[in-house]
Amino acid sequence: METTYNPQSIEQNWYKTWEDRGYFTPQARDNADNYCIMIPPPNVTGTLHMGHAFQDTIMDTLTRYHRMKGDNTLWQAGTDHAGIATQMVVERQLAADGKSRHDLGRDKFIDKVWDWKEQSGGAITQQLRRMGGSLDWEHERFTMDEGMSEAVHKVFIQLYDEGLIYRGKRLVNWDPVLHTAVSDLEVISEEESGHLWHMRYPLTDGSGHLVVATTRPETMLGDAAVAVHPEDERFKHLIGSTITLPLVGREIPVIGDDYVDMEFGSGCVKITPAHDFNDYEMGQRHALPMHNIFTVDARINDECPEKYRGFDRYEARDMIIHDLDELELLEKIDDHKLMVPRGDRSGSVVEPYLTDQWYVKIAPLAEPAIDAVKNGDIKFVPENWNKTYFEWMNNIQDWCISRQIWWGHRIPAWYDDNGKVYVADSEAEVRSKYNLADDVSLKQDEDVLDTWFSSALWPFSTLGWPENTDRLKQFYPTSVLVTGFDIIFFWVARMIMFGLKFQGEVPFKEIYIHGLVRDADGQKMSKSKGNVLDPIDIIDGIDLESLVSKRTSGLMQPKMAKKIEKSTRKQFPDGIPSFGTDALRFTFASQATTGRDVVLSTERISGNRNFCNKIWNATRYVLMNTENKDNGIDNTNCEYSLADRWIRSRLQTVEDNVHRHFESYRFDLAAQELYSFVWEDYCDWYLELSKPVLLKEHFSESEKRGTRQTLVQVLETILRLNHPIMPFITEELWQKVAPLAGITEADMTSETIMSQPYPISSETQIDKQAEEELEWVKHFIMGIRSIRSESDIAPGKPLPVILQNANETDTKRFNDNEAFIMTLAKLESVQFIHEDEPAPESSIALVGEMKILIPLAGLIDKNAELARLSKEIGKLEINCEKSNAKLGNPGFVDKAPEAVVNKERDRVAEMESAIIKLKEQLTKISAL
RNA sequence: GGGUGAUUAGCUCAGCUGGUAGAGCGUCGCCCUUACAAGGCGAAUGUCGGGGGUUCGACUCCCUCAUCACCCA
Repeated sequence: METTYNPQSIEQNWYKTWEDRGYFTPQARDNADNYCIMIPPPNVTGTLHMGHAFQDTIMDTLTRYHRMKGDNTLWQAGTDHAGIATQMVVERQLAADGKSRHDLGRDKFIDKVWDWKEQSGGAITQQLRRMGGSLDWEHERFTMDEGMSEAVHKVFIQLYDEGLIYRGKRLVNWDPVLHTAVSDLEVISEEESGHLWHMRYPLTDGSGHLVVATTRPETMLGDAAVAVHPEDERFKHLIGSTITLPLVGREIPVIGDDYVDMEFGSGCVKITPAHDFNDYEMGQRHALPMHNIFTVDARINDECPEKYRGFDRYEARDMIIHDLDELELLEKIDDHKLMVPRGDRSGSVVEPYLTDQWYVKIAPLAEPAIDAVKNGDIKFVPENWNKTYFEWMNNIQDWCISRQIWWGHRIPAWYDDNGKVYVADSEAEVRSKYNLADDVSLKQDEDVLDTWFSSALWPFSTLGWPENTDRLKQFYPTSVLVTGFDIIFFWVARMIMFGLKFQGEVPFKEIYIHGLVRDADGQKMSKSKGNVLDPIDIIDGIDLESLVSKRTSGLMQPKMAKKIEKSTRKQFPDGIPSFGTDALRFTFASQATTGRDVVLSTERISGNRNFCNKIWNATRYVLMNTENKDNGIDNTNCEYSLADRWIRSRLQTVEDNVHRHFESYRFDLAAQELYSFVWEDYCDWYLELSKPVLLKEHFSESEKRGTRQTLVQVLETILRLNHPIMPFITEELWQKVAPLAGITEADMTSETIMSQPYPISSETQIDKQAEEELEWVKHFIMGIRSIRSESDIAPGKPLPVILQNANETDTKRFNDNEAFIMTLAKLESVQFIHEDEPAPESSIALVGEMKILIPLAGLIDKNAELARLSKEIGKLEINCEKSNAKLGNPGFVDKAPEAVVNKERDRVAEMESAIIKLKEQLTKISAL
């Protein structure tokens, strides 16, 4: 074996082996539980980001854990067609050749998208493999593949037939760049600086004017009314009169509506029902006409005064402001912060726009979905997220599912020449379903469905629905959904609604919500901020120049490049070294707390890479001592030392704890448990304790055998325990260790650690006495190490030691464990003396009542020792005082549980005894 | 404006149903001791955001204030 761990040389080979041998396919054991996780389908043409990597680590850890536990385990693989995002990419490619999708036409364009999918679609699944994800690739699905399309049609048609899908003319969020409606959730509103324009609207009767304030003056072309608060003393007498709209000449009413905020602006609001959601509502209430003023590009349309036609909304704004000013109708302009809605894909300002769209009537679907969480059929982990869920579900709006793009599931609806709509699977189906003659001309709806519509079916469509497949029967409902809180609304809620509707059962029993990955400064990672990290670059490493060019290429705002370059050079002056997948995964696991943020730093990953190296080298040590030796794997003729019994006993506790933590999704606690057990208990203590047994001649062959067996068996168990989090290194090492630990059957399960049983604790291995005794040994050793270090005695120098006031137990424990203590504390000699026997001037450590004395003679500075003692006494006295004060409080003694009071008393007794001994020592030494 | 969450060691975070505060990284000593310098041994560090309350006892429960973050309008 190499002396240092090198992830590069092991990871990819193992993955290939696993996949080639079909280990990711669910086992078909009878009597076993089924366990299934659906991967949240990533964008097929996208690449893996840190959020994916984090989420995939969690899913793979759960998957591997359950697979090892013996469940029939499926992690369903698949990708999403990401309608708008993918179409945009391909359109951008076309634009580079000076073409638009319309130049190609729908069919040719879609072919192009499929080409692009073929070309780039493998990237993300390859990256998932690099992460070690044990997904069932043999059954990989894509939201646009045939079966999935069938599922989408079936759902659409059924919902339509039941009246739960309808077509309506409504105000939608319109993306004027993409020429499509987008859902509320795809619109990001952020505060931006703008202005508040105060405009004078003259009353038709010439009696004066009203001042209206607006952030979007160009919409005045579509005004249908001016509203005031009905209680507003300033204006209420004007309700019912009319205004002549400047520049347009239209006469519009002044209406009263208590929606108007009297305090805001001038107290008068212009109402544009066709271009504002609130105004739309008000328009409905007052039966106002809708004046649409825009084209699909958000240019002024032909309904408006000729002067402005064809101009962009912002050009028109300037013109209108200018013209109003000329007419002295502009009262004032204030600076104003306002929320600007932008499409999350195009970044353009979204317009409320009146169009025909398809909607899902959501209320009847939402109700059972709310109940499912209320009654516990679905549990959020952490539980608090159900509040967010309820909050949204109780205020849910109908879902606009049509998109005016080409890439996606085309809506299975046809229109006749009169615009009457028919919904069925195909044109032929339409004709037979609706008894239409062959000569009725039909035209299919041009729109496609929101990508989330097909994603909402993911938990059952991937399993073969609408066919009633064995897989569907076996794995639906799935076990857990692992996802980020940012898509509870987009996806989670919709899966629940559609799952309940079409399967009659919840799609998953638990929803584990994880945090969002942030950079080392706690900033959200984004391409535009230039702080993204590619998980693969952390695994393989990347030099600074490549990282800089990666971060600064293809930016939406090229001017950011300089800033990004600077901060990147500062943060990663030497680039990023290769840490390997296992270290990255372990880091993610240890960061998977109940919090909302996961702050990632390379220091932390580096620490966990070191942890891998630790396991690697511990294995080297074990192999050096057990290869080609009789390790007692047949369990005969083994004698176990205290250390053997201790580490085995500790192992049982660790096994229980890790199970508990995995079951409760506390990957951080599981990782910590494993980390400290491996590093502290096994490596720092147990391996050191094994050395005297293996190296010293006076230990019998059966004692050596017992230790060799323990070394290798505990290590083998450690590897299995860690495998769900760190699949590669554990497999690599397990292959070497397992045969020595007695795992030799030539059956399938011995070929890979993946299908070995996950360790379970055994009552018979728990040995509380051994744990207690080893604690004593550790205290003994640590006492001496501490003196050594604080007195600047070289670690290698053997020390003579005197033990005073040892009781029977102390004496026996020392005698039984002499070899451990002599070796680990590096002692030269040990001498027992009675309490009243004279001892040379010494430095002192206490183990219970027993004093460990190290003679000062030439080794230890008297003053240093005095300082050390005073410090120690001072600490004890403070604590002792606190405890005494507690015991002096009658309320405490009377009311606290007896065990707590006794514990406090014991503590005081112990501290007082220690203080007395240390003070004696202090006077003794200072007298010298 | 409504909702959710956070505030604990220099940094990033744990701390379960209330009983003397923990980890990783970093810092400071001493050591290349025969698995590992990506290491060993030892050490330091916190009026647990402020204020109030409940309790014998509060990081933990309740109220309130402050600051920050996110979501929704």
